[in-house]
Amino acid sequence: MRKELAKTYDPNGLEDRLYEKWLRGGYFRASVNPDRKPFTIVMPPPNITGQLHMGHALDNTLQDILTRWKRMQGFEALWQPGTDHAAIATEVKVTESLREQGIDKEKIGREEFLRYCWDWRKEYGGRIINQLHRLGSSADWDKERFTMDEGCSEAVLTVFLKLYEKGYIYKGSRIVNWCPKCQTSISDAEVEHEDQDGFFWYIRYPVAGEENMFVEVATTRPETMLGDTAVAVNPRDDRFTHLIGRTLKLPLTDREIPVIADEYVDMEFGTGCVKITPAHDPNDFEVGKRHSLEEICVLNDDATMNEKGGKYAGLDRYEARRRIVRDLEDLGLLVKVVPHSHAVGTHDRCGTTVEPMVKQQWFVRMDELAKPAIEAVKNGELTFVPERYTKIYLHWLENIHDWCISRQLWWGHRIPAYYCRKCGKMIVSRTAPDTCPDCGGDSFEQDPDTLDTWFSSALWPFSTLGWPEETPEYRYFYPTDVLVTGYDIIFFWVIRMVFSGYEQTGKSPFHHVLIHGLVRDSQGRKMSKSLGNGIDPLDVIDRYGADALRLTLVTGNAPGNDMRFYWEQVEASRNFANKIWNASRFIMMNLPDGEIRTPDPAELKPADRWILSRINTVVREVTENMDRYELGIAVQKIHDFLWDEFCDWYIEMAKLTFGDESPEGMKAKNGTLWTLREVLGESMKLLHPYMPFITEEIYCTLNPEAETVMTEAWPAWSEERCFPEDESMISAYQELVRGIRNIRMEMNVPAKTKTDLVIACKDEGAERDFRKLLASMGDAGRMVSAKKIEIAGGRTEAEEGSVSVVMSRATAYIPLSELVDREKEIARLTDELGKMVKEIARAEGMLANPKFVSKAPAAKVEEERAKLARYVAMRQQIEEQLERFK
RNA sequence: GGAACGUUAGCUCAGCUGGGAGAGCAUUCGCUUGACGUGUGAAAGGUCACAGGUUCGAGCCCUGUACGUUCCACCA
Repeated sequence: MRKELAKTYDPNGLEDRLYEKWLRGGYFRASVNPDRKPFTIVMPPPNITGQLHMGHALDNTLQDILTRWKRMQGFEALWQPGTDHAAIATEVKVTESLREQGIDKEKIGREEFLRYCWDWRKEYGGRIINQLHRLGSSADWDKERFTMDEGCSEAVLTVFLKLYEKGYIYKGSRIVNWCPKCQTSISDAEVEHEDQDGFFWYIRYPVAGEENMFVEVATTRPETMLGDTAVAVNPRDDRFTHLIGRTLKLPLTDREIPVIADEYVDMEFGTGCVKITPAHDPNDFEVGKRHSLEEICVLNDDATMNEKGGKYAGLDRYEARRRIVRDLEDLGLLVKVVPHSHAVGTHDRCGTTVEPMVKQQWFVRMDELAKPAIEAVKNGELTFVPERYTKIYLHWLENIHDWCISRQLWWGHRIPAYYCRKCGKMIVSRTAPDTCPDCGGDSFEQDPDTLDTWFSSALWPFSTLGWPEETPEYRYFYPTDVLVTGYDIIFFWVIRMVFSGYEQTGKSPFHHVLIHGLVRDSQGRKMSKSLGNGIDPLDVIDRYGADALRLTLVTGNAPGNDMRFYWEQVEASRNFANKIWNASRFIMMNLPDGEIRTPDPAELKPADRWILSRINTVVREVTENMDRYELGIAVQKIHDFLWDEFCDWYIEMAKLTFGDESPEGMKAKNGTLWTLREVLGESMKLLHPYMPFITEEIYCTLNPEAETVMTEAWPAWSEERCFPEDESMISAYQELVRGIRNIRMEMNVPAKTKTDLVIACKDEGAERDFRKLLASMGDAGRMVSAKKIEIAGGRTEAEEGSVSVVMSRATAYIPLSELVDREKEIARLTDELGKMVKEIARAEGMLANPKFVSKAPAAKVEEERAKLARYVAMRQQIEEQLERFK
């Protein structure tokens, strides 16, 4: 029994049911299969704290499209999913939730706190995965991983030990970015620079042993002066050479500091004298190293002044600043205050102004590791789509600093370093050592720090496949094919995966990186919690369906570009879904219960062959564009084909034959029904990666024997489905229909008024084609509101009292004398003639240009010649029409 | 201070290796034509930011300018 589609398209009733079906059917699963080529994408692991937002929706839609497409192309397609432990985000969330319960993190201690974190993960970690289900994501959920699961942790440990042994990981006292709110160090990538309005304070430092002799420095951060250990001038600056080597009295303290010479000082800027605070400024830190200056840290971890701050101890950094400025003023040492805008580093998670501080931290030495990652894009092993992102990638890598990987957090992979409680010796090892090789002590304490979240995500493409074990999955699916992600995490993630991949596996972890932009609100603003302008993808799905959301996210968007979100566009997408739903319903209504005989192409009607020929081209275009990751163009092609050509033309043409019950008509009808079903089925396959739910429902209803469209073969272009003659015949028909509709509109002919129509053909070929065409059309007059269509060769008496439509191969007459307004007709025809004359002039001009004829490609020249001939013919016909009215 | 991207119809954006400017939405005028008014037929709307250059030919390539967006950057 034939199945039927529901009367109305209701995505909600559909999508959950079909997703369940897919899960049950196990279609998302991929496994090692020597008979197929693998295709692999690793999902950027969403944070366990995360809620699905538009960025995820876009990112995962793109991955799902590629995965579904490759699966249909016969690849063993693995989309490897998982979640990220999101060190800071989770720690902050759990801490907050504990605080709400009146529990203090510090009091319960590390072990207990971690138990809460794991509980939290158990409770909420799956939430975002369930939300991804609603999008239709065809990831292999059985393989879901977590950055802190056993295997991934093993990978982290292995990598850490390897890098340490190679000397690429070291512990050192260096200046790092410190977040006073989160109380942890962060990497350079996590610092956002924003311009802030501040001041330049000009301060005098008295020269020791002199009355009224000062050095004037300018600073944006007066409070750090308590940690000054020198003032630097440029050695070539004549103004100050006499001061080099002298000693200054550091105001507000009892310390004395030297004047040193260093090239770093810009003579043109400020006063030409720079206060040097090695413990609180990255540049000063370098200067301090060069001159062996003391590093005096004057801040506590929460950015209050410490005991080195003297009377300012305990004050917040900004309060200390105010007091210090006031005190300097009282001492007469403040020269002036000038407004000054400068870049301030803030923590990208909490927005707190970052404090550069000298700390004992763990670092990854980057110079050697960066090399293969740079080489990879230069030799083409790794490519970015769009290509412009290679530049950004390279620029960052070529200027990379060592990566601070230690975090003063509890939630994360703990650093495998142990300290002897007796002598303090540090031992880096997989497990706690038994005895200290130096002192024989047997008690050790593990380093309290954990690793940057990105340390584990850097290993994601191979750790999820079982590495460091040489698992069959790792051997088969690695390296992965394409990584899909937003440009905002190239530095955090993509780069670190690439150098980790080369270092650990000797290969780039993926061949291509497909970069997408941000989904912004309708005014082009970033969607953010604070602005409250975010749109919840789940809300969109509830209202319009996942298919509509997915289509919206890929339509009209080029790789790497930002896009704006409009509800109107979702509506348009839903309308498209509704359109194909109804078209399918109509087709199925007309399909017979029994078999449809597969017709020979020769017995098909021109319209049937035309649409087969057209979809054949669309198949090629869609595939080509998908090969280039131009998903927006690809889906546009399918959309336009289905709506304009298939629904608005082909189905309408098909209807013309449905009424014909003659034996011949029945035979033609079989061919048309077969074609309708064939083309609809192929279209659903093409559209499936983009709109998986509706295409599944339609396809399976259309082909009751099919289990799912997911595993059907991707359509292939075929030489046998090229019918250029039918294409040109149908475009002549379209020219006729459009022409008649236009003129009826222009002449205000009511739709109900049926007229006769005479087509006067220009030559025998045209006459033959039109006869053949109309003979195949059944009720051919329907689309042009004609009672009767007559085909004439050459001139016809129908001209009398007619309005005419001049086409390239014929002129059509509507013999309705009451329509004819002589003046109006002359005006209209004159207008047409003018257009034609212009076109002819253009073509003639080009062809008269010897350089064009000699230099342009022959095909192009030929094309212009053909056009010219056509225009000349049309001009002649129009002139003939005009004659009639003279 | 560098760099990238953008500037195309009223709005939002496509436009592949250069060969007669497109879509969606909005607008105007028609249509209960056997699936769809979430539809259908038609119309109007663009010196492709500006100025040069290359070319037989430029929205597309090159140079510069203006405006906008974003990224990077240790001028205290």
